[in-house]
Amino acid sequence: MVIIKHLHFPSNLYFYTKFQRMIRVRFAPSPTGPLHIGGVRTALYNYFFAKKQGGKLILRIEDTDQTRFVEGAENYIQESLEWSGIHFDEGPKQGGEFGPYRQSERKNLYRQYADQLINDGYAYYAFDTAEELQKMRETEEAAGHKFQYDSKHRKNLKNSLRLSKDEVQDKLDAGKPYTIRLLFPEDEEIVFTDVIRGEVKVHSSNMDDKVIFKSDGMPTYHLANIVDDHLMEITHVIRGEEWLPSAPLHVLLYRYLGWDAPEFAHLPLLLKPDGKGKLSKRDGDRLGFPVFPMEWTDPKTGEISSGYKESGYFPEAFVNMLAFLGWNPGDEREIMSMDQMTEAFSLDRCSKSGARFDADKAKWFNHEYLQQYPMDKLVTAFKELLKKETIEEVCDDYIEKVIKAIKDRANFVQDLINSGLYFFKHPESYEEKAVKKHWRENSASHIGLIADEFEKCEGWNSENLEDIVKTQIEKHEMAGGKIFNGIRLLMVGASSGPHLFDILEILGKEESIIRLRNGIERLRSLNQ
RNA sequence: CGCCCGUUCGUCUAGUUGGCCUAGGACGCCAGGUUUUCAUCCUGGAAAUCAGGGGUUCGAAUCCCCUACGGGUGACCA
Repeated sequence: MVIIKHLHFPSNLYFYTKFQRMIRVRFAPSPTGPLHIGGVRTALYNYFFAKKQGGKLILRIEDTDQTRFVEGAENYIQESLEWSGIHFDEGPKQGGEFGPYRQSERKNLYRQYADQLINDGYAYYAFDTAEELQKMRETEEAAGHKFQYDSKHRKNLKNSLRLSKDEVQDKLDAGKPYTIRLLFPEDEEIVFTDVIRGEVKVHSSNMDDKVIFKSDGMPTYHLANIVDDHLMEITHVIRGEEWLPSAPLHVLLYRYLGWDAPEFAHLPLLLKPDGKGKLSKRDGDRLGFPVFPMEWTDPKTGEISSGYKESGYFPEAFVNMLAFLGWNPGDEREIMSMDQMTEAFSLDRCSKSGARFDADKAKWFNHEYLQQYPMDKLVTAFKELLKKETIEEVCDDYIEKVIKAIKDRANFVQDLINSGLYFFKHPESYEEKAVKKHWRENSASHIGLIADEFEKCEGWNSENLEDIVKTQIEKHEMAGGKIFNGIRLLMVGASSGPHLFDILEILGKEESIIRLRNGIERLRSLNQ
């Protein structure tokens, strides 16, 4: 590849003719805050696309707007993507031969292309200040007209199209601030093909002369994006639908710069679960689900937004759920690994319409992953959480038994703790409702009788225990339901949990009998 | 308001080249069963006249047009 560059051959062209063009895609977030799950999904699709075709995935940080810089945002983005299992081949951290990968570090690269556009007559200097334009916009709108910096207005504004060469040079020499704007054609249908949507047409008269170079010496997104995509030899631009309206501008930029444009694919947006509009930061905490992959603390306000990671989602489940919002493999599989999804991925299986986020389905995905999760990892995670309950020194075998007994009704590891804490400590109290419903006058004596039988039990396992209890129920003509539920109450402290005799087996003989005896005492005093 | 994109059960969607669609699956919901608990499990059910209206065709969810609705965008933001 290096040799080819010396020969001034664009390497892509070389590969295109010789073999097949090397696929290169990029995810290009702006570090203005935490990465939204919609962004994660875009990164994910880029990842699938690249991996499927043996191509490269590039991370590029688009930080051309210095005023919107947010402390910690870039780091957050990198960590979130890493946690999600989306790995990049090139980027600020991993480097690469097309670097640097932060636009702020490429600053001096862009100006020459803006100059080239001016020299070729495709762009011009504009000396109007932001305030002047704002004022004009307001007065025009007040009069019921729309204001655009376009073919109608540009001849009356302060720019190099109207001003004489000398006037322009004077202003430049005087150091007057200016922007560089792209000169849009007056009457032309701009057409391009979107991989997902097909042919998209926009008439040039509906576009205005976009600023491509700002007065602060930085390019705007539009210029930087095109220059970098070209220099980095990006073959496919897969991004959110919010970019579709400016795609014609990008197409034009490629043409004016004399470059081949990459393929475009505009993904549909993630929508709010309720109401209108796209999913936003506020929706998450309002509706009780995270909008961000990881927890984020706003450096200015200190405001905390919850994350999937901290809410107990497995990254594999998170990514699986996200991938299915706008894509599916075409068969009836739903639980798929990163590799399986990569294998099945294709852009023409992406839907065109926005997907409403569904928190219930997200939980279901995690439930499914919890069932499959490697036991040793589950035990480790469980122990971590157990520490927070100030319970330590429990052997792994015991934890494993507990997890096996209760995981099928849990969505998160945290659920395992919430619904299984009684396996690690005596019930502190007995749920009032359950007591009322299941505890009778004679419960104490009947269950006491059963406890006596338990003492004699040799083979302490679920089946034997069930036999013992059933035998006693028959022998003494006890009310079966009350006995079962009564014992459960004394073991759990509530009327929930797995099969009763499995609970007894796990708890063990000694502990079970203690709970029975203690419980009987406590409930007796309660009844009086 | 202009421009662009979209529209199949409540939600995610299958359906891509018109016929096997009396529209399939999943989540959620409801009912029954099992478990003498339950947030599990099993079985079943309701749920989309394919946004509406016009065409084209022997035949349309699938093609065309119009309307409605939804979304995006309209910065010296990305």
